[in-house]
Amino acid sequence: MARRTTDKRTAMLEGALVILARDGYTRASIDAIAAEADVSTRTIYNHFGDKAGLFEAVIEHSADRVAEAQLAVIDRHLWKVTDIETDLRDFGRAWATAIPEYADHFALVRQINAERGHIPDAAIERWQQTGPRRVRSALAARMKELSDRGLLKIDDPDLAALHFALLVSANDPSQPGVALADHDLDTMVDAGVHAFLHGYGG
Amino acid sequence: MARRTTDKRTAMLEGALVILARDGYTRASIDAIAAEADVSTRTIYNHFGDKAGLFEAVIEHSADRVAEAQLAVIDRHLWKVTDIETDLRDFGRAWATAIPEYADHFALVRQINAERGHIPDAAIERWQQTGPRRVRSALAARMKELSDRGLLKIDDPDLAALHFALLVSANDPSQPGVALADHDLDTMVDAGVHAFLHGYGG
DNA sequence: ACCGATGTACAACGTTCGTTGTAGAAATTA
DNA sequence: TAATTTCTACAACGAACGTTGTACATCGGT
Repeated sequence: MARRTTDKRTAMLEGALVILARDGYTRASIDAIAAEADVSTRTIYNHFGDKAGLFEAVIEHSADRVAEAQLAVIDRHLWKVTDIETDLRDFGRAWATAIPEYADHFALVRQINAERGHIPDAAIERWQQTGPRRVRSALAARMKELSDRGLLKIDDPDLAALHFALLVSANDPSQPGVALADHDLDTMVDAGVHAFLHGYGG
Repeated sequence: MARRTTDKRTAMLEGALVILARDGYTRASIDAIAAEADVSTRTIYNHFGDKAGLFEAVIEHSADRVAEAQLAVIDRHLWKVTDIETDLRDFGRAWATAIPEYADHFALVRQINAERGHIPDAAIERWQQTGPRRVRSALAARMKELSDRGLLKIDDPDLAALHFALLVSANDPSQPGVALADHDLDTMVDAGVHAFLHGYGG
């Protein structure tokens, strides 16, 4: 594949991500996406066939991108854990910081969750596999390690991974996708980690 | 207001909820909504002005409906708590059971979260106030009571309420809006309540 | 039984949008 | 430089949709 071809392709995928994340599948027009990507509409059709094909390609591309970043955060912070509380806090902060960093992606995820009934099952499955499921499995594996070493007490590692992710990014759901100030983010993560480790038992 | 008027109005609100929850704002056509509600399209415009007005009315109507149900669950289960673990489990099951019961509503919420940038702030604010915020406040107040009585140990009741709600309905996010079998739901709630009370500390 | 309000059927309008065909420009490769 | 692939500009289409006006039917209250 020539240099120009791949350049145009990523330009389309990234431009489409911006527009699709903001406007959703139905509202986003091919013209708007072409303008954002600085590309002719014809080129989009030549590359992706139709609008649905473009949507699916964008989903997979963005999911892969973000999954790699999250896997890197997992590897960097949970590779060598000594003090469970501080290390989990650091990991939680890195984890929660990455979310607003990929605001477009998570806006796209909200679009996917709204559009689910109108997206082919195969595409959903492909997305889950390259994105969320892969990340959650990796996190669960680390959780299991920590449990085996006696630093945590976990029955179901996959569920524990889900619980952790929920707790450390449990910001006010009235404003999803809005970045918190550093201080608020730290407070949220600290509270999440504390609840994860110690719960609210009296 | 005459009987016929209110009948037609609720028919429109409920029919619109079904279509909007399934198709989203842009994809849902007035014709489809009118057909679902067994009403002429003209009547919709006479009642709600335009499509946006209908959408906002549906949001508020559905949010109010579900909030009342959730408040009832809170009152019924957290009025008299003796054994914190069993009572929280019962409450969690009732809470999690109510969610698939109002599947349409929560599908609509997913649509709202996707459409947020295209909905007037005033409408979002109205929705948050009559729905989620009201429920979360009530739950937080109960949590604070339990904490004051020594049955829980809570610093931030509002955050604790959010954590509880997240944990007891933390089913596999790969299939949002899909009802779990009773057994799986119980397992999920039990694990959530356990994490809420005791955490995963080693 | 009558009257006013409310609902319906229908046609029409302007707009937006996905998609395709085509002819020519631009860049890549040989 | 020549050949081939890739991209662009542009026009055109058919379909779907929100919205409005209007004339007629229908129902609730008196």
